[in-house]
Amino acid sequence: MTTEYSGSGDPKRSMELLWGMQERPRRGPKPRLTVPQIVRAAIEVADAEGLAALSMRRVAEQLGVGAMSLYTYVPGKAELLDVMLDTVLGEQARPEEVAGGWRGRLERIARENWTLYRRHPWLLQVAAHRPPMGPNVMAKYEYELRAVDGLGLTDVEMDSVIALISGYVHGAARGAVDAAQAERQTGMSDEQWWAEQAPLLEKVFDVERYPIAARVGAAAGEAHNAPAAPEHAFEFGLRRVLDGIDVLVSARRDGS
Amino acid sequence: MTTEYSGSGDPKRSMELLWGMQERPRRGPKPRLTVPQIVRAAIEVADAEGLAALSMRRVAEQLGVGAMSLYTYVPGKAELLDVMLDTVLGEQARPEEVAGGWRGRLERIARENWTLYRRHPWLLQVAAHRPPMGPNVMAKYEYELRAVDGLGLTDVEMDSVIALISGYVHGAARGAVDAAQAERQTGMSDEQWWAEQAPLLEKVFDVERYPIAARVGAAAGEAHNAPAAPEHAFEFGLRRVLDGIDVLVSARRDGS
DNA sequence: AAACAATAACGTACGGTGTACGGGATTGGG
DNA sequence: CCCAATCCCGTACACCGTACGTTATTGTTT
Repeated sequence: MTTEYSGSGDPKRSMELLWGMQERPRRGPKPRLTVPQIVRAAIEVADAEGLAALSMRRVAEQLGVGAMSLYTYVPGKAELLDVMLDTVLGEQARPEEVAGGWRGRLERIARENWTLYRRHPWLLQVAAHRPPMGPNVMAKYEYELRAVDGLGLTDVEMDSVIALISGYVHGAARGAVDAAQAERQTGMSDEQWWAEQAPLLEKVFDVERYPIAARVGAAAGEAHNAPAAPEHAFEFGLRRVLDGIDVLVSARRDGS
Repeated sequence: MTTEYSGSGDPKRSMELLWGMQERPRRGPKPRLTVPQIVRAAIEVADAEGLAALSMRRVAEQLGVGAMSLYTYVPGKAELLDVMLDTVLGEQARPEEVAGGWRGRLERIARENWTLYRRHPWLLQVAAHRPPMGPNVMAKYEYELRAVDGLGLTDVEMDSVIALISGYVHGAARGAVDAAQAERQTGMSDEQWWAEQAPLLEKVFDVERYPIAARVGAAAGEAHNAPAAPEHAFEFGLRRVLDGIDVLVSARRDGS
């Protein structure tokens, strides 16, 4: 059980934080902390213990201050999450030259997003709609659009293709992260878990009623025990999605 | 801000609930409630007010009983969610005959899942890995596999294709639901929201630095204002994904 | 140097969460 | 009739985000 936040606190306050629009006050005691420090601590907590464990008290503890001190620097938890989001997007590499044309570029983008979700699983739980328009959110959007510019797609199609890739990676990463968290939380591998379920399942599972599920489930279950199973699933789906985009791009290239 | 649950409480207790393995007790006062009643009330609350608002106290209130009374029927909130999940899957139509071959069947599955997510947005927030093996979860898996059986795919490929479709629909639905919730919570349409952001954005947005984002963002923003924008995005992506699967199926049919 | 204004730090408190525990009310069986 | 079994649920605990108000610290002004 974890907590989710739809990002986006007060947009005005978030923007001020994201673009550093605060002049250093002239009077009063020296600040003991900085916003980036708090954001870094919060990201550490979320990475290590999940979004559910990310509380203001926990972040404050991490920094050795009282919980309420954080409110001196940050309007609230929602705005903190906005800045966390933009900050981790800043970690992504965005190389200008990638081999393999548009397909190579989209592949690269997908992989970069994949590793980002693996590194910061809590990203899967913060809503992506109307994101805080921080510098890194913008840079990311521009970079991804550049991958499909000049292919003969309409502007709306370009946006749709990017959304498709992002959506696919999001879904695939969610599967992988869910699997990893289930394993960590229960302390059981999938194999062990299914073995434990077997006696219960046998009581209710009717092989004649679910013949394909029985056959495929067994095969898939075995495949999922492989160490790199989520990566394989990701690669499989990515190939299909890119093939599908290829059909569109080729059509736009040949015909109108 | 909403709360997420990784489903899956104690699997043994969940299975007992899902398959009705409790013999009616002979002594004691007549139960005022039933498990299906509680589940229905919980689904109503989650549908109407979101997963964040789904609390045991809230469900109890809905039913006109004390909060702790629910624990007579259900071991805890996690198990309740397991049953909620299986229950809503039971609402899905699963017609045997669908026109259009495997592609028609997959399309149908995707649309059915899409409407399910739209009807019960909280489904997007409950983890899908190691789901409670209720009757409807099983029926759904069997049904979806049947759509791609006998196409020359390996068992693992069949599972991967189903996972790809499900993952895609999940991502697309998430986008649509996020958009709808943002609109409902803020009371502002996307258009109004962007209009409100404009003065802030102009201060920091450098058109020369983000030329493509400026152009495409404007076009996409306009398209997103259309009433059925999320459906269009869903249809666009679905076509690409199915095209990609087509490439695989055709290869398996011709070659090996 | 002293006084003042502004800022930082943070203790306390409120209403919310899931649920452990235990007591009171109700019912059927012996 | 009595008692065991069962339902109902009030109270309590440890968490959460954060409003509010007090105290400590600092730079500027007198």
